[in-house]
Amino acid sequence: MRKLPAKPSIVPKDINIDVLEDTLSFYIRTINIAVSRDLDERLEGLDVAKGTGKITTLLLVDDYPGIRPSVIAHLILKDRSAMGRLIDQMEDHELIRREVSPDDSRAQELYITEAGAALAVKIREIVPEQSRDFFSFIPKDEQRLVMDILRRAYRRIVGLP
Amino acid sequence: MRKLPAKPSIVPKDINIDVLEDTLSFYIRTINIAVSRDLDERLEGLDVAKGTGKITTLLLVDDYPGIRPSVIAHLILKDRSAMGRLIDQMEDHELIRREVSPDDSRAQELYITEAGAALAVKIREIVPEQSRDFFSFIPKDEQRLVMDILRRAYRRIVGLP
DNA sequence: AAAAATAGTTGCTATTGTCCACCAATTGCA
DNA sequence: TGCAATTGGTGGACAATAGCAACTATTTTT
Repeated sequence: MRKLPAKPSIVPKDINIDVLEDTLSFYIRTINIAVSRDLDERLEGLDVAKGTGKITTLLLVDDYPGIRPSVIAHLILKDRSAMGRLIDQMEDHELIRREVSPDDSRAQELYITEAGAALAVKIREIVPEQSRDFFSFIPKDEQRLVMDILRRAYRRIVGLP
Repeated sequence: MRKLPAKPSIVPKDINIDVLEDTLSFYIRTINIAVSRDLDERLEGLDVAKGTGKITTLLLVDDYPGIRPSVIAHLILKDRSAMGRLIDQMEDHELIRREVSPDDSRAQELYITEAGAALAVKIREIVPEQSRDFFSFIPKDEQRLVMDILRRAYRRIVGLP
């Protein structure tokens, strides 16, 4: 674990961050940094740490055998080249494997490996737990509330119904 | 503006993202990508685009003349070296300027320049507006609700009261 | 007076993101 | 049918960031 406020207080007690105080994007952007760091620590050594996308990819491939890279790319907001490199990595780690689609030989189909499936099991435990822990000081009902709203935001962004 | 769902639908209509569906950190991390991109576009050419921290730094230096780099670093979750480089940039752009603190000659004090102050004026307009626009499909009251909760999260993370 | 802590700088490495051009396959259309 | 446009994926180049660790200089502690 990383200690967040290491010292009693490095910050003047009364600081005010101007208009950012009422700017949702500021909080999203800043909390993102903290939560991502914390997550990375929990995933240390797990082949799926660092950067967004590997976790989602792993779970999607596990749930939807034969899913296309470009579908995942869209859901994790990456372009095709970034997605390709991400798959390279995961293939190197033998978490997933590519096949050329029989339907459309431009396209690929992704499949989980044994190692990948095993990792997915762990991930399904660790990741939600990390989120719960990290935000544990927020009451459960408020967490749910925020999540319901942000879920709608996410689905809208990626064009899910 | 970047078109988000360029096509009618690249994604199968019924996809489900497994446990991430109920994982707050997933939404924070993913929405962060989208909102940050969108913000970058709005700030294009403004010396303060790309990456977290410049905006907060500019506003804080404007509001708290003489503020220390390490105080800001703490508030934007960067380490001192990252903060230093960020100040380098902003100094190159002549947005702020450093002085050695008379009290403690290890430390620095940051001051806004004219250009910096002018930019701060623009920023105070653009940034909150971008956030409102980006999340405009979320009803105002819900936005406020999420913000109040995330504000508490942020303050807790950085150790503000 | 020596040791420990603090503020900031510098260098290095690894990783990412972005952009662009490219190839192959498929689809649309005339 | 046949050509043009679109789509899925690859690869290269480049810039930007983050994360470390080591280092200097200056307080602060004891």
